[in-house]
Amino acid sequence: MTSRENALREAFHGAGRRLTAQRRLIMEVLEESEGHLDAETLHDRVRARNPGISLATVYRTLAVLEDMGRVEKHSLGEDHSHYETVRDAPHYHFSCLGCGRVIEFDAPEVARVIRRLGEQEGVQVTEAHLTLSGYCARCREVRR
Amino acid sequence: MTSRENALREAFHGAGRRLTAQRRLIMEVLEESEGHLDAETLHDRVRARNPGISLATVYRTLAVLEDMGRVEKHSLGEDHSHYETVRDAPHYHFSCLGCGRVIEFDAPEVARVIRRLGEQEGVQVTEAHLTLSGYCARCREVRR
DNA sequence: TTACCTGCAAAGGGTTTGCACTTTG
DNA sequence: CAAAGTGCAAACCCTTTGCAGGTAA
Repeated sequence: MTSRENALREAFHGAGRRLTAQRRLIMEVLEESEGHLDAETLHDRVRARNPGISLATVYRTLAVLEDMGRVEKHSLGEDHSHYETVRDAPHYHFSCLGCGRVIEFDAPEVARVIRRLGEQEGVQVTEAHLTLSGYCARCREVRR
Repeated sequence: MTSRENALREAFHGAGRRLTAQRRLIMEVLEESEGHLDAETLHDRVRARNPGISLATVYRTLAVLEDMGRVEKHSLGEDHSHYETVRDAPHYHFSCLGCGRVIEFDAPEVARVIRRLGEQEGVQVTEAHLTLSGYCARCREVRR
């Protein structure tokens, strides 16, 4: 048993949950992938290695992981959600309306906005999404 | 016929569409409301004045208005969308996870982020959503 | 052993659509 | 009058859930 797996087990156990083969695999695929998977794509990739896993389990696991703070759910303007593992630096998304490509970027300015909102309105911000959309360089070219 | 209504008619006509009683009313209610209506709430308010209007027409009209650039659709983290008329200043949203209250705010910093992304990645941004969530002053109190 | 977890299939909830009828321009 | 719009109900799609059978701890 790798220490990596042990840490994962601890994380689940600490949250009063169990580490199952399905959950381990889902977490693995999520971490390998470059973020922004939707549930169906994730399900497909997971099934490629373990055909038995159901879409329901994928959704349930995503909910658990979100609850544990290990996964974030994003609404990128489509009719379904995208998921990605939580990393250190907060980051945001641009999605191309032409080809669907997603570009990640950081924006330290957002922290300032959050601070100001807290001061002015007394709110406590727990989540921040900055989602831009438009056309990537390639698609701008095509549209011309 | 007011000049206001005339302008609305022009707007529809210019887009190759017709101004109907339903569309006029839906637009009216949207403009009177303080933004962020979901389709069902909008439908309710519209039906209060014209009971015959269907939810399908509300959705179809919202799509048309969005297409005309007069309405924006927002994903505020819930399982359904919210709509509001487009106003001059761009603005963003904080929504309270406790009570659902939505606070609007401006954030000039976003323009800078967009400019930078354009320079660095060559993208053209056509839409920007900054959506914060957390707890408003009142709900923070309760949770303590 | 016993909670917890899974797969399956069915149900949910928001949104869209086919169709016959009505209305706008 | 032709094209566009509407109401209704059914269809859709993503997501959630009830249940009976597994499985981690």
